[in-house]
Amino acid sequence: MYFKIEKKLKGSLGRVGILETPHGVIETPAFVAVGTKATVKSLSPELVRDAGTQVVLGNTYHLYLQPGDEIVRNAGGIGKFMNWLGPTMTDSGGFQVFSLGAAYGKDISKVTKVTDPSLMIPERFDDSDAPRLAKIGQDGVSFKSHLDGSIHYITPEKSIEIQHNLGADIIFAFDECTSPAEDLRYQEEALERTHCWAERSLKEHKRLVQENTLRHSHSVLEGQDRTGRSEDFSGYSPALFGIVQGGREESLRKKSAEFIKSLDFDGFGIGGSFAKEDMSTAVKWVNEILPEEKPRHLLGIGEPEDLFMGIENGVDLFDCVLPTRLGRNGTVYTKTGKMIMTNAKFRNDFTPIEKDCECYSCKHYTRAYIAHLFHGKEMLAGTLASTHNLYFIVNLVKKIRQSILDDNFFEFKEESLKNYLKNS
RNA sequence: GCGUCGGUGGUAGAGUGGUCAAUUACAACAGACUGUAAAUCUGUCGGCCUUAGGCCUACGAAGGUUCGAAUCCUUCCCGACGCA
Repeated sequence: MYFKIEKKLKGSLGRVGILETPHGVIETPAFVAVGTKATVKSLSPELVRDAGTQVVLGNTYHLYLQPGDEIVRNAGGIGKFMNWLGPTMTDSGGFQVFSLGAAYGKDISKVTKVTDPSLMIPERFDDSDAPRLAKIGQDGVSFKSHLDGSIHYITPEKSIEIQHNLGADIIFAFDECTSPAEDLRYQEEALERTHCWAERSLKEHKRLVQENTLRHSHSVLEGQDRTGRSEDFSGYSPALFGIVQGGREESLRKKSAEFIKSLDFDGFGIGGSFAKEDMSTAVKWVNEILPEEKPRHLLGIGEPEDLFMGIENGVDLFDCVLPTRLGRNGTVYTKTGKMIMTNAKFRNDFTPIEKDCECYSCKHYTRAYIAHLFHGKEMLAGTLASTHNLYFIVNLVKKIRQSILDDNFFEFKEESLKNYLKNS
């Protein structure tokens, strides 16, 4: 992997860059489509590509459980398996420590609504019996499969091994995404663990890369790969991103950025569950510390206003489930805010979702038709809405990128957000 | 014509003397969703008053029994089935 900054955004941490991977170039900042189970839900790779997507992110935990990372490896890696020819990434399963752990069955999400974090009562004192599918142990995390109840113990080494089998171009260190409801003492403890896991992830990664390199030189000497696998993994050497955590606490965020920076990662992820208004400060604290020449990925974030914020604060990559989840659930993005397609007013509206939108859905279908599909619970509904949403977000990031190149980022930001947020 | 069973809110369908403005499902309407346990979830869903609560109109129609009726009785109307 090779990363180059092409232009910086004056007066901020923002930049435009090029990220080269074995499967192609990513022009950054870029929005990464989430394809957890080696599929961007409801979309064919052609639709994903035509939406302008440059890179797809799969998930270690999900693919390990089903179909199993060995199968993905035998298929020739996640990209080949799912017929996505471009760059790929995999998340480490660290987010599932949160979503299946502290957040399981609770009203806590990636971005919390609570304005005053002091109102968030640390729950760990009275909910020790609360059901969780993920429990943190000494060495790693035990997951109870939501598919069949079986128990799986994921360590940093295991996560990296799985990710090497999945074969993406960029992989992530195993981390613990903490709940914002945890107290400071726990945040410190969790951060220590994430840092320790970062070192172990890196160590295992280097070991596997070395192993692959050795195998590669052997197979070159012998003329061919004799493993019988459909794809030759020898020489496979993905980029590994370390993940910065630290919650909303400035000292912890900075400490984490300093520590992760000190390790030999190829790039960085910024993780955590935030209160919305804490996000920009946290990102800024971190990116002021992280080395400029390496790419940064803001994990799981992707509302339009977040994208402007992140890019201005030096984020190069974003991924988020919202375009596809909102789409499947009937909400679409527009320049003037979100629209719920099942609303009665669209039943007889024969205009496209957005009249000047160039996406496949807007070029061929009306609001009335898409509303009809949703009311009729037809599969195409989610596909058409997701197609539009992915196009909308991917292209928003592309336009932001262009605005930096054109020296009008701040004008573009102000104009866009004024229109987007005016109805909310 | 006789007999049997049945007619409940937009629909289907519970309830069979008070705890019933009426379980539930669907539909309808509105909302939520940020490294995907998610094609999911939540709320409203007779009318009126500002929520707690209160008032009114309601279980085919009209009478009646009862302190009290969607629930019991009578007649009528409608439907299904059986026998003529």
